[in-house]
Amino acid sequence: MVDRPEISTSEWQVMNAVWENQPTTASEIIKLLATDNDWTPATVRTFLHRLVKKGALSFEKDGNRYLYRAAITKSSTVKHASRSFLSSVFAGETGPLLTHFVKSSKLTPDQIQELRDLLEEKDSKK
Amino acid sequence: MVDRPEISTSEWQVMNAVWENQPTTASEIIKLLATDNDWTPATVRTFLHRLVKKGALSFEKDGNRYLYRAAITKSSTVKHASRSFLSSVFAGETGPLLTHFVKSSKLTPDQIQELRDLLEEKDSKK
DNA sequence: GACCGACTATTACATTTGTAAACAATCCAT
DNA sequence: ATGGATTGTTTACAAATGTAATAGTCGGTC
Repeated sequence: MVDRPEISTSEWQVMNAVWENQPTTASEIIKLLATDNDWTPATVRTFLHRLVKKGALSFEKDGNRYLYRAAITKSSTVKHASRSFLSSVFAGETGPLLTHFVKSSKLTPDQIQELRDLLEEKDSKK
Repeated sequence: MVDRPEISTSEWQVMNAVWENQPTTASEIIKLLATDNDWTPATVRTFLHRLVKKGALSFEKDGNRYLYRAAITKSSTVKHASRSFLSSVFAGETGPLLTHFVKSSKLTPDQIQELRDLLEEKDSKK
């Protein structure tokens, strides 16, 4: 995990499941992801294996199975992926990105308020 | 191009350059992208070729060369890529995505104002 | 009309990704 | 202790991606 590992879209699903349930087992992850995907157990195990090799997950033996844990934080990984996305799809311009997502999203009043507060704060200081 | 073609990150750079300059030629794109990348002309031509094959670009003969044009709109392509990104990295939740990008971005006062207006509008109607 | 140069088309090749089966190690129950 | 179930390891294989060299073609020049 020297260089930041690239996490593929399938792997993101696995990572998200691990982050929310760690420490967790392969069969737990398989169960969690079975609903949304058509992956066989073998496929999910491959992803887990690759993520370990990439240094994104670590594990610890627990009897005959593994307990998996994330080896990289969600926030740093999200940050990295977001930067890549921003740079390729929105040519690095956060403004258009935000406009796009605000326009295309349904937000709860609470979320709207939170964002407005954040923006106000940003506006005032500076 | 029946199914929406997946555009890779390298291809995004090419698409962005075409969208902003179409109709345009291979050598123009090569020149534009030479600054940011270490791609040889051959590499850029490969991307153009693949994008044509994917149905993302179209071309028209102009003497011994091609004039390239985008065959898919930027907005629909941005929309598609954004949906994928949102769904894998933010598990489909726009709120957290917006929070993330607002926090991590430098915005001009104008951009901040635009976003606040957008949010206000969204808040009122509904 | 032959040749050069620009441009496109074809071919190449390693790596990553998606998808999974086969094989091996291990644990539990009988 | 043994066999079946469970879990991890190795191998497989096609498609996509990054990166590029080479071969073929077309148009303009001498």
